[in-house]
Amino acid sequence: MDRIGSLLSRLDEDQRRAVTHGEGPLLVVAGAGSGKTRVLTYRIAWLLAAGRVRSHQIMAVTFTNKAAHEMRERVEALLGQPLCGGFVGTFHRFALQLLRRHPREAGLPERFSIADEDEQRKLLESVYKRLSLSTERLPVRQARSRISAAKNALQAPGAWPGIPLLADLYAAYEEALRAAGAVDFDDMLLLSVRLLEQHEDIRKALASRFSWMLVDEYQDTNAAQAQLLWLLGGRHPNLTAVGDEDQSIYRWRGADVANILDFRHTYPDASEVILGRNYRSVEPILAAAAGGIGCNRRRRAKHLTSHAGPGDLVIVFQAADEIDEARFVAEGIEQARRDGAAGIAVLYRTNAQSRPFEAELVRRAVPYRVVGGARFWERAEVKDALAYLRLLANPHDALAFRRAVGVPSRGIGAVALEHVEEAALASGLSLPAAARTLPPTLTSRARLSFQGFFALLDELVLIATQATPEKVVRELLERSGLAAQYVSSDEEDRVRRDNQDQLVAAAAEAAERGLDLSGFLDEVALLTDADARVSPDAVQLSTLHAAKGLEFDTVFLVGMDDGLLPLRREGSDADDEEEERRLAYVGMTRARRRLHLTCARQRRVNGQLLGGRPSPFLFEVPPEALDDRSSPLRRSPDAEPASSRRRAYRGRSEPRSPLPSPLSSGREGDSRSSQPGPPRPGSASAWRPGLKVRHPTFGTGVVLQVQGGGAQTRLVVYFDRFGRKTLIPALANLQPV
DNA sequence: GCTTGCGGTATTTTT
DNA sequence: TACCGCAAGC
Repeated sequence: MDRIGSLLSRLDEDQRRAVTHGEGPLLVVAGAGSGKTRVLTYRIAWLLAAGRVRSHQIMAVTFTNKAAHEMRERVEALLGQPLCGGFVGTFHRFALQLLRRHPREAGLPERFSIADEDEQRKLLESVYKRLSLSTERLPVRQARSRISAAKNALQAPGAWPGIPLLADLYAAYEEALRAAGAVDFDDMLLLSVRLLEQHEDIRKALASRFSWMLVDEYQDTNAAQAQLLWLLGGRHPNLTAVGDEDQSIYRWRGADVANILDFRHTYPDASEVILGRNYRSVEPILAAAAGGIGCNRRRRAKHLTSHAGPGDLVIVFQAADEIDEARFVAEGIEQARRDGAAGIAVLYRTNAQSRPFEAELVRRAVPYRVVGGARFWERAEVKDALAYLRLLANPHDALAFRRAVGVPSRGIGAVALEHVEEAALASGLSLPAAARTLPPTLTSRARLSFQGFFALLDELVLIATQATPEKVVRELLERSGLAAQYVSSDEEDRVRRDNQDQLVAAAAEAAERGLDLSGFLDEVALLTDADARVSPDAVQLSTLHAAKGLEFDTVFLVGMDDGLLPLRREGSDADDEEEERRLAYVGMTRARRRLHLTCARQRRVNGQLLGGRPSPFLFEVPPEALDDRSSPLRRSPDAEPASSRRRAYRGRSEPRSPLPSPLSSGREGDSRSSQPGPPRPGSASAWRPGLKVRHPTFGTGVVLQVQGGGAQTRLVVYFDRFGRKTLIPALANLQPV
């Protein structure tokens, strides 16, 4: 009882209410910095300590492996003992375990592999070819994400409303995927749902086993995940869902805010606790964040009160360009380091934005870490080796076979593989099995190559049965010739060798934890870069997405340019804009003590010059929370006077509706209408991709690209009726619409 | 049949 | 700016 008492004494009133909730569904709406993780971990600890629940009954689900590890650690620390039985992990891990346990019932082979995104694309490409479809109507990438979205929404190929092309693609892709002996990422959830729907015995067994479910980041659940929970818990589940619709940033991956907004509709007897005290950010930061997110409409009207005390204003800075921005940020970082800030982060919308900051930090010898930059598990040399491993674990893995057989190059090319493919189709064998039969259509050279390859594989299989995983990987690298590919002393090869060594180490480490080969591979497939450990004194460079759930003393939210932070591409709609605003909100609320918001007057994005207008989100921040540091000294020569820029921030926000309520919907209109008048010919910054324009001859169109700057600016415009044209706005009479 | 070089195109976010 | 696909040489 002492333990319980001391647990509860560390909580505020609302937190305590959530933690000590009894049976039945509970929704905890946890605003940023309100102690969400604390509630979740304390609740688990409380349920166990109070003797209400046994640990093997608990299923705690998070979105990242890292969050899962943390949760487990924290609960164990609270309890003072390890958490046994039960499940703590991601949705995908849960689903994969389920499928591994019941492959036949899920309609899968005993051993199946997991296709990554690359492989999905390759598979789709082959499907395109087989159906003799052109990628012009639908690029492969798009098709992939449409299919992914369908799966996350639990739609079967046949159920596709009225788009035969996609439905065919989807169906053929499924066929190819299964023929390759693989499932993709989305299948884990989809097939698990189907499995539970079709096998009542399995569903019942699971449901009674995991009778206490806790879900973190509930706002990011998609239809498949929600359905999974529903199947396990039924109408009156002991389900604790914790989330915040304001931090829902995975719509593009199928996440549906409706899951959290309509929670009480799904579970009518659900209790609801709103955690409204923010313990993280000082007042101006919270005010800035609240001002922005208040403009969203799809949310509960709620507000966070600051319990972190007063603090410095939010610093705003408009740089001349991205180099200048990086310089400003680096100076700020050095200052923060001198001040002893615990945790500094630079957050941006897209990965590509990290470069200038890296360059500047390298120059100043400031240690930093890029999250999600060069992803270890996506490196070619790592994937090559993994392909071999996959073949050892699953000899019928067609995708791994395709990859492995070609590296290092053995004289087996597209043609030879095509012959094998035909043989496989004719015989019903898997691709690797068909290759083993050495189809007569192969040239004798190819035949020899295949023989050599399979001899190698057999050797390795033999080793795998007797040696440690570490040894297997090492032998594999040596005997296959993968290691020999990178022997030179240049940096590139050195890095690749290094990565291969790291893979050996990873295998050894997995073995220590008792994982076998296929367990290791599963883990690798589920692993992401976000799971890497954080070194505390290094500055963290990260996308906004990857920063969710973290906090830092000092945060630089950079690239707040119109079109970049509300990232706008063709087809972006109002819901997308709201999601972008949530991203900005997530970024701002990562900061404990100091927040900096920066934008640039011009910016090179992919070698192209972009934009020039500050993000509309900057104008949504209450001016009294801001401290504009844009210095006249830093301005490029053609910049407007500082005073007018200052007015741009302060003045622009004045005509805002005084209503603080989310109902003041004039907002979007506001940000649009606050655009400056027609772009002047020659002012590069006024033109940006996505801008709708009218030309006296070509009619209306949309700007695709902005090239060059000043009077040399050229625009690539796509006209509705005339297609793609390159124009010089200084000469062409082009008007924004 | 494989490697090399060129030109065109494209990038949001990730379990 | 970086990658990929495609075409021509070996």
